[in-house]
Amino acid sequence: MMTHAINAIQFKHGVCLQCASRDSLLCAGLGDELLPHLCSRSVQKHLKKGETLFYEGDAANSVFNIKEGVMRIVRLGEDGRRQVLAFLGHGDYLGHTNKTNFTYSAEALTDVELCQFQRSSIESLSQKIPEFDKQFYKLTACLIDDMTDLLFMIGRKNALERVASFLMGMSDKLKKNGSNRCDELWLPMSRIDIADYLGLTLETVSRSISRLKKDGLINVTHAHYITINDHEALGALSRG
Amino acid sequence: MMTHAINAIQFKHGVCLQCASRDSLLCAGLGDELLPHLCSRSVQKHLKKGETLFYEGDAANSVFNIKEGVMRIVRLGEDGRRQVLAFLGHGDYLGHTNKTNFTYSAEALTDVELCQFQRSSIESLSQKIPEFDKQFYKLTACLIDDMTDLLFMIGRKNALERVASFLMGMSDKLKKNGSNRCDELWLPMSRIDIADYLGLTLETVSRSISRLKKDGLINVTHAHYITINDHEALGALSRG
DNA sequence: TACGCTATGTGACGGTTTGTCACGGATTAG
DNA sequence: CTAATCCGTGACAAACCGTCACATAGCGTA
Repeated sequence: MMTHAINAIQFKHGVCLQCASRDSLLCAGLGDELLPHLCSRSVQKHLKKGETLFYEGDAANSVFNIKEGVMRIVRLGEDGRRQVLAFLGHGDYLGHTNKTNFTYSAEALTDVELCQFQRSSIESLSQKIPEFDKQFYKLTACLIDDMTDLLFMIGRKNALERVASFLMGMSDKLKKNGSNRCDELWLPMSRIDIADYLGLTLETVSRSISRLKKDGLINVTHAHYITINDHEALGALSRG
Repeated sequence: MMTHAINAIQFKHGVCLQCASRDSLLCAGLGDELLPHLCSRSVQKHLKKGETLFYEGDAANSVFNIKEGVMRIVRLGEDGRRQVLAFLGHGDYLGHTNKTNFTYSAEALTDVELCQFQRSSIESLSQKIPEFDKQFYKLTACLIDDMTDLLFMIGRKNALERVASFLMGMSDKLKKNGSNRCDELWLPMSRIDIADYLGLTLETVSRSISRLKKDGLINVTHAHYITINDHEALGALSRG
């Protein structure tokens, strides 16, 4: 019985040691010897493309680390208005809220791998893992920084600038994750998703992309594959 | 020398014990016996109305607890576009970022009292104060919740709904702070500030307020003092 | 491979909602 | 008391985006 339990933890520990996200998320900065503390509190989850992790209104008892894949975070208005709050992927943290129920849903745009933690265990993990604090500070701070950018974008930029900002944001994310091909973008989300993220309609998004293509700032090899030709100019446009 | 230092801490501890924000912010949930750990790491700050706590671009080495007064958090675009990211007051937490420099400025709309902490000490405070985790989780979560609401508002609501949401938000804040007169609002910010918060112009804000008054949802006793007559209806309008 | 469905690009058009400009009155600060 | 700032409101327009429509491309499935 006892050995069984220990083996289980060791197995999970092995999973964590070899995890593609070993150096990001909550586990980053933890020495290998501390990793079991986190592992033993996590549940590995797998979502198929299109599946929903949780719905708006569900009890908010868990938080998640996204290891692989892309998720769409959505809030719906009573009359059907829809706002995509974020696209989250490798290295992102999801579910942090003070409310008892989620005010948004989380859906998989691709197959997704994630770690699930009980909220209660996260709230007190630093006591067992001293190094945890810093990483937790960083993750929440990144979230807040991203939302700050998005607020400024939606509040004060026009359609073309918003689309440019969106593309730059996708590029920045690649760079952050260490890619050296940060101008070759894969957009797993639909035009409607992009529109609802930027506070526009899909037609306006489509036209803005066409406009950027016509002006030579980007190439559209495929609706979901875009390359940035002029990183500088796109950045300048995105800043207004 | 030694006694001097101890007295200083004891004095500060006294300040913290009697603080109006003793039951909110980072100190909430801490027993009186743990309070000195926080106190010894904090610097009390006082700002006069109109003063700036920090500017966009300043080194982000501190975070702040706002004990009293109201602050305006602002991001400026290169061409002068302005987005107010938040109005913060009693019980709010300010300065949480992963960047090395602030991407917004913080200005006092009224006289303000706050506690300043070194970011580095916050990042590792749980190791000394176990109860700190939960409170920190809560503060960052509230921030994220508020920004989520604001995103939905700016992305998907029209002018009248935004102004209604803004007023409801001010009312909710009063309620959260335990006021039983949560329909009597004091708005220390100017119409331009409100406009830049909601992604509108001041004229549109002014007209929306007049419209709400005409429709009997609110009373405007003074430009900066508004009472909500029909809490239900205003809430419904704010939700779309 | 063929079929059907969904997603995307694009045109034309409209119009609603805001922004812009202007000015008088109110409020505040010094 | 005075100047400066803030606020409310009217008239106007017009930009910018949304709506509607349809053709095409892409994708999944059988």
